[in-house]
Amino acid sequence: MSTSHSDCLHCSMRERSIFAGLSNEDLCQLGMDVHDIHIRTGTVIYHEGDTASYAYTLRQGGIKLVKNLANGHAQIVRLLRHGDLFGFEGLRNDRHRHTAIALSDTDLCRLELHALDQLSQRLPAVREAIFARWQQALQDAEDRIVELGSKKADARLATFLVQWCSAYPAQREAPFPLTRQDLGEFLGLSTEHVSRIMAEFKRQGLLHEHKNQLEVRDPRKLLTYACGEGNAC
Amino acid sequence: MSTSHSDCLHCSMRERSIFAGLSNEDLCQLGMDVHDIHIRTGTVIYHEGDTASYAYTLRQGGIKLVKNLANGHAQIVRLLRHGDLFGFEGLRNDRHRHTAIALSDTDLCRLELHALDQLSQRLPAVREAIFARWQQALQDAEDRIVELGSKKADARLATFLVQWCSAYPAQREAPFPLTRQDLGEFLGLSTEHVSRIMAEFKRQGLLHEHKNQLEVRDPRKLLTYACGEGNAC
DNA sequence: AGTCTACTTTGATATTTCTCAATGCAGCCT
DNA sequence: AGGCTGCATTGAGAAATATCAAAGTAGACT
Repeated sequence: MSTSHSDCLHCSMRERSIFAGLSNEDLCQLGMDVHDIHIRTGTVIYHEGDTASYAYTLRQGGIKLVKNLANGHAQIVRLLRHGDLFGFEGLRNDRHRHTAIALSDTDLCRLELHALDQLSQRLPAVREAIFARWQQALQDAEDRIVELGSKKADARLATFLVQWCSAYPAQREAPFPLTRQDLGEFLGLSTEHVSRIMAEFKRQGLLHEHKNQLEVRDPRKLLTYACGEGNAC
Repeated sequence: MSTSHSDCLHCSMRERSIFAGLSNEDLCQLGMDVHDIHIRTGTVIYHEGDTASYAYTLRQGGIKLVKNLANGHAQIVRLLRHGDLFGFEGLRNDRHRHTAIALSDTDLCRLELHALDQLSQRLPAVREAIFARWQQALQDAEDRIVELGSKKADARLATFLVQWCSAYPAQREAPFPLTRQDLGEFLGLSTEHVSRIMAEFKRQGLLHEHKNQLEVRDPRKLLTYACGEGNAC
């Protein structure tokens, strides 16, 4: 893991981050240490239960937020993408609620939590930005409850793949960072079952995989899988 | 459905609501119409997709927030209890994300959304209270993702029953408002399967049911069901 | 090239869960 | 009492999913 002080003024994420809309002046006066962090695939950023001292913005790469159960199972609670804020568990929460693990080589931006807290009190724009992200996170979580609670394995997987690939449109460069096991832990399925369904999708020509590149060939048909016969969802 | 103007100053929910901590003066100047509403079991308060004009505080009774799928299934996204805020879908969201249905005869307090919005800008205490509720909702949603994604039917049901009954400690007066179908739609199971597991729990003496009264007889043993052999969770 | 290692695939079987159909039960109405 | 209605239960069989075990594959390292 390598670390260096960040130059927020020229950050490529600036307008996607929670500091979007701030003036250069405000940005210079953030009053906190902001660090760039580069980590490798598999690195654990923090553990569930750890005291939370930092929040992070995902600049490049992928992160999974995982909860481990007493029964040995692991559940991926959230997958993060470019621009997402994480590690910020709420105003009064001082412990991380998940374990955060890099899915690929990843660049982060690290913010001090207590400074961020003060900042959000001082600058309404920052507060609103954080609030908006929480709102989105809640909405996503509720959508996932619906997926897990009322769809079958193939439908869940189909929905996920279509959403994934529409979020990362046609970028051949980015290899698919999730293992079959990751997919299983995200969708509540066994690794083997995921593998079988993927194979079936490939057999039907809905999906193509080469090296680490995953390509959705027929999003429309995949979606009918996801929602029953011919329904939009 | 009956409606009347509310007397916030003497509201029994005052200190549990998002207006907790406000002075009498502030409370008088809310600057919005606040209505008490009484509704009967099964009443739909709003539909998914409706334009959101009001938020509600649940004062007495029970509410389920439901999403309906194209495939015919319904998923209960959230169960609300005494003191919960709902119908407030976020700062910029103008449509309800769920259908809200009364599980029993219920008293609500209805707030105008745009006024609430302004209020939260003016009064930090209100804003923080709303934020805190969102935070809790997100945490609950994530816990449910874990339940749905990595536990078996009997474990999910056991966890739910223990939590339910610890939230409503030993009040014989309140009948259990959920049908087997509700339980199924909440836990992602078929009605029949819920029924069978409940029967098994009763057979083992973990649970007792008489008329509408549901009693958890052995929370500890029920929890070992929920988490595998002897584990806390 | 050879060997490791981690990930994936496949098959066989066991378990879990759903579906369908029938019946039971209790409250409510007349 | 009789009948109606909505919910709960039970059983039997089918479908979905997990588990266990064995091979297959590809990349990383020497």
